[in-house]
Amino acid sequence: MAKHQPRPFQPQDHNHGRCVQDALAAAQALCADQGLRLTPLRRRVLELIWESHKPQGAYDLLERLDGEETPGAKAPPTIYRTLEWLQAQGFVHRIESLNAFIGCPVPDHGGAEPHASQFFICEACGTAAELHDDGVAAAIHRQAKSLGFSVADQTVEIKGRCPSCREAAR
Amino acid sequence: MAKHQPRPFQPQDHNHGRCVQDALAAAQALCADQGLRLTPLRRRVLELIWESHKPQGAYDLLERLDGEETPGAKAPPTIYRTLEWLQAQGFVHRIESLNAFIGCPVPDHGGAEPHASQFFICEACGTAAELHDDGVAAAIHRQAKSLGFSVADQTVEIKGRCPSCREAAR
DNA sequence: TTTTGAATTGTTATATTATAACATAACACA
DNA sequence: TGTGTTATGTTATAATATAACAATTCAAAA
Repeated sequence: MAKHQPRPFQPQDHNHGRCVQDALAAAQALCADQGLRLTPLRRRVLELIWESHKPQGAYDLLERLDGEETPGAKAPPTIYRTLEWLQAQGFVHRIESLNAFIGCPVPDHGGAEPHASQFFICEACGTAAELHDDGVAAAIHRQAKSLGFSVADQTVEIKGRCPSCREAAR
Repeated sequence: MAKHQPRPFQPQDHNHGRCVQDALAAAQALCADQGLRLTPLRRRVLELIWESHKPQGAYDLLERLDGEETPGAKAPPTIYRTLEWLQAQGFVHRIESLNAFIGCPVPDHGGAEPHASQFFICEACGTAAELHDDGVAAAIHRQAKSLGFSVADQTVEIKGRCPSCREAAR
């Protein structure tokens, strides 16, 4: 079966159900494969994150989680722990400059190690796109090498205007 | 007069007084030049930031500021406002992934517009180095262009081990 | 099947980071 | 010397995140 190809900055009217479906299916498959437990809570939080392509704050997610599902009001540790686990599996990423979280369209990208991503974030509509450009990563590694610095983790977050918002602004 | 050339990841025993002196002199010169007010508070905070090459948290700075100088205990807005101004002038940068602030060695780098920096941050000793590599910036712009995305601001923060700490680990 | 140890989730409290709103003081220039 | 602007002080609170311990659920051994 042909895989749905996630593309950055899709039109607003794209079939978003497809994005969600694919993300959940990928997570489910990966967990089954590796004996990880995608519990109802974890699944639900992943679903909430995927309700849009905009990074979501932990407390926003918590609020949406609360009042639904199981009875009690959820407390912050619930959401932070769940996000931590989702990040560890590579299902979501944290956007440092926004204190927010977004779903990863390619959780299985580079095997077990976290992949080097670049995030392009529209300041107008809030949408973020994850890219994996070898050129950027290579330029960074080149610099690191010349410094004698060994890279463990890259944070690359670019703010600006997405194509739709640029168009809308004209 | 030959300008002191700030270099990334200098040995621990470098003449750090020189770094501080240069940073303060540059700030002073820039302010004089542009009619900006480098008040005692602003000057002092810049000095505190430059006490090391490690990014500092706002509350750490506040605590150090407090108990010295003018009588009263300082409150958070004092430090945040001051940092905001220092950032606006390009005298300090914020490290998003650490919620911390570091002095800029080249505040006048690119005229008025903020320059595109890359930060290399040692997870062992906390030291951070600011670089300005056209290769990295170019790779990012290349990607942006292919997306139709217009870049307003770049956050590039690389975590890993600095040369000294790698050496020490052997 | 029952036990048992580990993983997950719940709960309470608190730490850390940051800003809003308004009062006072200092300064710059008419 | 006044007068508007910029800077700083102060109080309160918002927003983000974690520590510590209790209760529950789960899976696999006994």
